[in-house]
Amino acid sequence: MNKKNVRRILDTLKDMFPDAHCELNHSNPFELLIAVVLSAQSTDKKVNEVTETLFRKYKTPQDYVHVPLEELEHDIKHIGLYRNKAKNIQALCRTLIEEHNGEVPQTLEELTKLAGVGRKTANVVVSNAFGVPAIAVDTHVERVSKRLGLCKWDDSVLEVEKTLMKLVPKEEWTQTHHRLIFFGRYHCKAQRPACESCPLSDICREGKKRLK
DNA sequence: AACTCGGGGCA
DNA sequence: TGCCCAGAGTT
Repeated sequence: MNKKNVRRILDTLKDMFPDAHCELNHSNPFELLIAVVLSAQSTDKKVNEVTETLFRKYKTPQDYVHVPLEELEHDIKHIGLYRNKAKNIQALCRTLIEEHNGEVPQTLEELTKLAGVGRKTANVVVSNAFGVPAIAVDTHVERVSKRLGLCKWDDSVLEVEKTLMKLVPKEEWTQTHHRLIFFGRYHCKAQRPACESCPLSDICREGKKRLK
């Protein structure tokens, strides 16, 4: 992908989604961390429904630990993968209490050591909670990056991330991340991408194929 | 690299 | 009914 096309993609995304942002409701880094852990393979809308009541009941890592596992499972019941997530959240909170003075660590390395926190979640937390430039690669970012030709079809998630960090200026990483998400969620959907009305269809593998 | 967890939304 | 959803851990 040449620099001119990259620039055009970034400018077009900015034009389409000027105010793309994190849509997981939260009021501090700890709540964001919990929300992102819950959001794995689920929709942010669903997560917000759950956290609206969850965050009223649980304020601190101690609150999550001082409750039977079954109770926490019940409180997040209608999100998928809830058993894994409940267990991970309690383990994660124990680590915060024992090793981080109850605070959320601010580095990728420390964050990814937490139960249920992988590279994608860690990237979302450092960028949205601590202002660190980052590009978190989720299914949307991976899909649209491959369709637009920003990376190779068979790139791993980590390879996608590295490629994007190389192509995109660092000061635009976080914004670009959010815009790629919005682009994937609202326009370049997994099943029926809106190629007919897409300003990037001419340089997109998927667009060329579908409009042919 | 493939498999599993998983209820809910949407066509 | 089948596919997807702001993934991570295990084998």
